[in-house]
Parts: sequence; C-alpha cells; structure tokens
Amino acid sequence: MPELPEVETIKNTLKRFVIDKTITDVTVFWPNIIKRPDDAEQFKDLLHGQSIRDIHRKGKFLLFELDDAILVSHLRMEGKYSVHPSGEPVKKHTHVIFTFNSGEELRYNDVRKFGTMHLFNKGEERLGKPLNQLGPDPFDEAFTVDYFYQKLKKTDRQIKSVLLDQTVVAGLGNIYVDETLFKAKIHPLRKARQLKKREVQAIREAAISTLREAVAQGGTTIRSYVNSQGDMGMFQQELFVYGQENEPCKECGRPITKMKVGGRGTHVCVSCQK
DNA sequence: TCGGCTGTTAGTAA
DNA sequence: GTTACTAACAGCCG
Repeated sequence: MPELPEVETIKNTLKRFVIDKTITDVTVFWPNIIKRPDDAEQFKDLLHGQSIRDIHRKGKFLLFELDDAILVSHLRMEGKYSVHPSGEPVKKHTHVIFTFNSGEELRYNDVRKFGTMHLFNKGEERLGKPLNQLGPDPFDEAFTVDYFYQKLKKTDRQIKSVLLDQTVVAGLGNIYVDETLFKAKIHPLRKARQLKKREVQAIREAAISTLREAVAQGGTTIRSYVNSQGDMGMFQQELFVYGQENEPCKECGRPITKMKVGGRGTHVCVSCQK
C-alpha cells in the first residue's frame, strides 16, 4: 500500500498520538513481523520502558526514535498504525501491540502480514538491513541529476523497474512511478541507460513534484489506505494514469493503456509517453 | 469456485 | 555481479 506520501502522512498523524509515550509492554501475535532481533521476546524486553521521542521517515520506512533504540518499520502492502484506548476491542489482523503507560496502545495491523520491524541500538540503524542499501530519499539533496544519471547509465533495465528499485531512489512505488513517467512524458519500457540527460532531469523533477503534491493531499487512497487517524488521502483525484485504464488521457484524450512491466501493472498514455 | 489481481521486496535461480 | 521470477499473505473481483 503505502509509498512515500502515505508514509509521510502516517508519520505526521501518528506523531500527535505517541510522542513521549512510554512503552510498558509489547504483545506480538505474529512473530514473523519481527525481523530483528530474531527473537520476539528479546524485542519485547528491549522496548520495555522506552519512550517514543520522535518519528522519522526514510523512503517508505518509518523510524521510531526511542530513548536508546530505533525501531525501523516497513508497512509493505497493507500495514497500518493506530492508537486506541487499552480497553477497545482488538481488530482482526492486528499483529503487534505496544502498550503505553497512558492507558493507550499503539497497534500494528496488517492484512497481508508482509510488514517488517527491525530494532537497533540508536546510531546503528543505518549499518544493517534494511536501511544499509537504501538509496537517497527523493527530497534529499543527495538525489541530484548527476547521481541519478550515473545510476541510470549503468543498468540494462527498463526505466520503470529502476524507479521501483529502492537502492536507486527510495520512496517511489507503483502508483507514483506511473504518474512520474506520465508527467515526464517517458514510456515505462524505455531502457534507462538510453535516456538523455534532459529526460533524466525531467523524470527527477516529475518525481519530486508528484510526490510533493501527493504529500500535500495526504496520499492516495485506492482501496484500503488511511492515515493513523483513519482519514483517506485525496491524491487519487489527481491521478493521470494509475487506475485510469480505458479512461481518456487528461492531456490528449486518447485512452490510457494498461500493460505489464517487470511483472507490475503499468498504466501509460502511449500517445503522450515516448 | 477459482484464477488473477493488488499500493512491496527478499530470496533465489539463471 | 545483474536481472527476472517467485513466495510471503489475505481479500476482492469477474
């Protein structure tokens, strides 16, 4: 589900509910979510007594900053965080509960159980998986045209697949890649290494502006995404190609085509995108 | 009823 | 080393 704009929105809404709350207990119903440490009991012990001081985002990852630790969380397709009074009935697909000293709980819910949590000592989170291979955030100043152009030049893959590669740039997923390529007027099947520098520049700018606008709209809700207050995003109203199969292109009027690229459903205006 | 699809990515095979 | 495919899981749609 969530790509950069959704994770950013979740971070911002969640902060209001959890900052300076102290974890007094952790309950893990589906241990496979916990990837580090490998033992869920140890995970629980390390979190006991820790307070949430801040929440950060890197690509699609949420980073919960605790007193002595960083909890790195990826929501994958359907992960959600929400805060509830302790007495409230627990919903189906809730897999981890962080109990606070405030009489509330932070609950992690994930229909498909794909999400992951990695716990690190503070300062060590960038050294191991999953953050050690992550490319720059699109909003980071390290995401320069030169960096991007060099990366694209040394791969044989199609541009769409490269944009989905989180080691190249971190935060784009299937929706925003399709939207970015439409905005840049580039066909998703183009070989990355054959793109001209001005095309690479156009993709970079399209990605940044698309993501910025989507953050402003609170993300995109296609089926299940809601932020940590339960609000839907609004960016689905601004989509040009994603989910617009057979609809007229908002630029040229010709129908949007759906195809497969790298195994992913891909939406393209074959008239606008070359 | 069942196969195919879904906002992701780690692991494996070629 | 690079790239392509699949599995992890559940639900929805035709």
